Amino acid sequence: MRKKQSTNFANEQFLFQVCELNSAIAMISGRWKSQIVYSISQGNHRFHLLQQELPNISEAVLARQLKELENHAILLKQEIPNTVPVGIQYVLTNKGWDLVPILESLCNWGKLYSEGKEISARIISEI
Amino acid sequence: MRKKQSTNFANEQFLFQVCELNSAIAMISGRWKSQIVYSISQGNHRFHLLQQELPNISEAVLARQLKELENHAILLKQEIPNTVPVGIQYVLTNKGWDLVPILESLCNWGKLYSEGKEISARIISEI
DNA sequence: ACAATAACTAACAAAATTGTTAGTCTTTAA
DNA sequence: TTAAAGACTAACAATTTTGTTAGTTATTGT
Repeated sequence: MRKKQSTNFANEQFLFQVCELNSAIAMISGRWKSQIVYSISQGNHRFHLLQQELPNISEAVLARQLKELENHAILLKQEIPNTVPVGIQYVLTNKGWDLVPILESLCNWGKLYSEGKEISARIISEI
Repeated sequence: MRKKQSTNFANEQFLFQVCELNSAIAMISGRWKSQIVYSISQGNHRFHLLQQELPNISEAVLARQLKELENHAILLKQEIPNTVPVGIQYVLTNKGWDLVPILESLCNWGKLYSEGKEISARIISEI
């Protein structure tokens, strides 16, 4: 449970109010989260399909991350009509879909420099 | 200190190997990190200027986040020539600069939906 | 001589996140 | 009737991250 009187919480709130960038990053920065979003965008809508894609995740952890993504309206849970027992699927909202190209650009950024693109900086002499 | 034999560590490594997306997010997802990068990109190159921008951060925490960003080659530390005592400045590398527009798009994504853009999802009936 | 500024570091404590274990419920297949 | 699949939940433990406290070093202003 989050302690609302902690410095940690207060600092998080401060950053959220400085810029939406910070809340955006908070929404996607949990372990497994962005990979779950990407995997759903690729068509893995069912709980057990996500488990197959992420073989090291436990059911409890997957359920928790899905719920947090749902709380942030990045995805939602739907019952699949006319299924017995009722099937559940996870689909991205428009908010979730809008995130996908941003995740792709982050991925490309990471790839570029892990593949050895040269890293340097200008020397700035003036204060 | 990181425990290399933990499940937590193993899962992180697994995700890093699945896609660079996950390592990219790990690099920017610490508290204060993306705000520090943005603030440096706006010209706040000095330790004390960053402290002014982030009045709730402690010196120890700022130093730690800067060191982690430096370890990921997003920024680097430079001595300012001909200063007594020697001045230190933090500058973004090209890798860091490439991140800035991505952070901006994350920021816009967050803003759009916090300002009330409608959130919805298609109903997918087929498995 | 003394305090102040700039830029840190190490050790520790508090809090948050992640992972584990042991359950639940419903339905279908053997 | 018993087991298995699918989709969970709650409580707890392990680990990691964040924040706190108390230092350091070098130089300048008073």
